[in-house]
Amino acid sequence: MSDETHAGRGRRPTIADVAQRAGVSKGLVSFALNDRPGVNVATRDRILAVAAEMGWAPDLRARSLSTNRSFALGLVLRRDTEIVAGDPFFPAFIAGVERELSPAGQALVLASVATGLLEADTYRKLAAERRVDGVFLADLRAGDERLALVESLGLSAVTLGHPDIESPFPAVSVDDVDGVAATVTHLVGLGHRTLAHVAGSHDMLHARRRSAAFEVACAAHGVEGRVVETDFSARQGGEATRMLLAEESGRPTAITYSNDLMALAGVAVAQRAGMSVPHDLSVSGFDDSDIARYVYPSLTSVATDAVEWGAVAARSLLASIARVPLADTELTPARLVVRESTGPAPQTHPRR
Amino acid sequence: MSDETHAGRGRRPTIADVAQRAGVSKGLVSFALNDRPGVNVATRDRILAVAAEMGWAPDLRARSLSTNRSFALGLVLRRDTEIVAGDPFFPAFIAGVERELSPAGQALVLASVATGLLEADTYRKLAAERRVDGVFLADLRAGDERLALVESLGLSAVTLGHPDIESPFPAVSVDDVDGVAATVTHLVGLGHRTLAHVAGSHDMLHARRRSAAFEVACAAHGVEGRVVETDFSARQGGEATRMLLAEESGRPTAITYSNDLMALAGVAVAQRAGMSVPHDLSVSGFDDSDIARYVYPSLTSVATDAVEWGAVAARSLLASIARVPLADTELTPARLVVRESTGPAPQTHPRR
DNA sequence: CCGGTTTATTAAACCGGTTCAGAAGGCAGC
DNA sequence: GCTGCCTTCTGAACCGGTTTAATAAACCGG
Repeated sequence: MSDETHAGRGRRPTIADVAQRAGVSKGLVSFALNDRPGVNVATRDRILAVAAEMGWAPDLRARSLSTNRSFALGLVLRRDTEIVAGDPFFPAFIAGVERELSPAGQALVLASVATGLLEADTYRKLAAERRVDGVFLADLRAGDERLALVESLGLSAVTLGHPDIESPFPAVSVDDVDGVAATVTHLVGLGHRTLAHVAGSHDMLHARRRSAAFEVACAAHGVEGRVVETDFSARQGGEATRMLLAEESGRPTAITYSNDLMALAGVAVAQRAGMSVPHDLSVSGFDDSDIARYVYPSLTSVATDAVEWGAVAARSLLASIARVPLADTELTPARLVVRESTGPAPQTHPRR
Repeated sequence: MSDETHAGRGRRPTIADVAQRAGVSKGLVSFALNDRPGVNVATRDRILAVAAEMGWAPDLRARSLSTNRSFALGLVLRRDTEIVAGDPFFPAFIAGVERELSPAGQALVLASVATGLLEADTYRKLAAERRVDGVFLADLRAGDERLALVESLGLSAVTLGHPDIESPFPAVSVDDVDGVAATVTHLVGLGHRTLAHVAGSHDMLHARRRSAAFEVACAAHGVEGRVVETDFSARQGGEATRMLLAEESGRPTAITYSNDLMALAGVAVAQRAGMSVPHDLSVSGFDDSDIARYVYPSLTSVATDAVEWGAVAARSLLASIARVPLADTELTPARLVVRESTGPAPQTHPRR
């Protein structure tokens, strides 16, 4: 006689059940729950008590439909799996986002897309289905088309870093120029005169800016500083290092990398070539991931607080969705953390 | 005269607009879209054409409300930020999940919770709000209370690995026993007679099983094999190594770690103590993260295909939600990847 | 004790889909 | 021509909330 589906014994209470039990109308329950003015305090308390007693919580689907909001924020990851996996940034960023979203009753919808072609479709789909109220725009690119796209889709957004074009969205940024400059200053102070920077893909603004900051800092100190572009992967970080160290003349005595993963691969390449870090070659990373502290030699790196970044970005996006006008936010700048992988420049020739 | 909010010019078309334009009723549009039987082929094509022309896509919120499904799956991460960040497993797993979910019109809702106390509440909230149709249960623990909780909440689920208790949910597992056994065999074959395993927290079943497999394998080979428990972090991986290497007698000549992060920290500790890897100490990791290939010495590790795991888990969960009865799935077992960090045992005493 | 304002509450419309009972039309068989 | 059965399509109810217009009750100064 009983139906075959009875998952979770008994139908869940709806707002109508609560209203009936409390002897009021549906509307009043709704008012009480969203504590609107114009509800008698005693009534309100009674309604809330009944709701709590019945274990009722508003169904998000119904709420979404009537309020035309999704109570969810989206993050689209475009990087290749390999690179996302090695990069500690996103997990930390997400943890920070979550810290804000969870108490605000919002959820994070994650979409990861392998090839760049589908990226726009992913945003379109998120918007068409009304799956999210806003999105985080990470890994900004030059003249990023996503800004116009996301705006035309009617989504709110916040950018991680400043776009290089006019943007309708608030930006939350961490200035990494100082960190890069500090690294160069640190290395020059150690006697290095020929530096190199292994950058991430110049399609990405932050990689580009780090490269530019590196070149500016080198020029300011009057030292040579060349840049090699990679895709951010350990593989290419290693290859770039191999290439740099193979130079007959003008071989760098210090290499800065745009992330820790590449820096570690760089250290490995140097060691494999018989060099000692930092004796023959100084190396510095970026992001200051946990592992940087625990390798040998421990890795000099530039630290950014990704968790905080996520939290602030989430707050900004929520405010933006709530139509609170918002200025751009600058977080505490990235700072250099000196460890063992950087040391005095070798005297004459890097190899004994 | 025009209102101040006109984000996305013009109201989006609803199913009623499509119906009117196609000269049919709402219901028929719905039927056509979900290609139900009983719709004239010509009519169906016309409806679809009109819908496409108007750029209409069903509003997920409305769909969710009427079908009582959320079209979203949840993943709750409980680990500390530090550990999640260093671990390549989740990003890869998520990429695999996404590969299946996206074409199926489903989304992934991510929740990360810092302290264990709130974990149950997170599942409860996900269920109470009807935010997701099912969840992935990762990092299973002994007698995991989440199984009963999630079932009582009426959610579907799939477990990553086999629980140690009766489970109402399908399991998708990768057997890592073979990989661990292969590692021990490999090391014993290299002449090692005193091994150690630096395990993750024994609260987690997979850490526990790897430890057990290690002990069984050592016993089978008649060699000594001790286990040290950690929390999976690089810090504790390093500390465990320090402790093991400080032993006066019975110091291991080979250490296997339950993840690559700890293994790297272990290598660093050994090198810092003046030992050479693999000359004085052999080291192996677990997960075969990208970086394992690119460090020096490159890291022997046990590889599991996390992307595939995610994809299969997602498929299973979707099937489970669709009430398709499902057997447990075993993926291709973890396999040992031998690299430079393991070598012949030192002759007499591990140090020179 | 009355008109007017404020406060508390209700009933009903609405959000945008899905679903179901039944109507309309076409066709076969008797 | 009537009955019965498909196939195709419509209209309305429904999912569970929010929101608004209308109403009832209380208050208040004169």
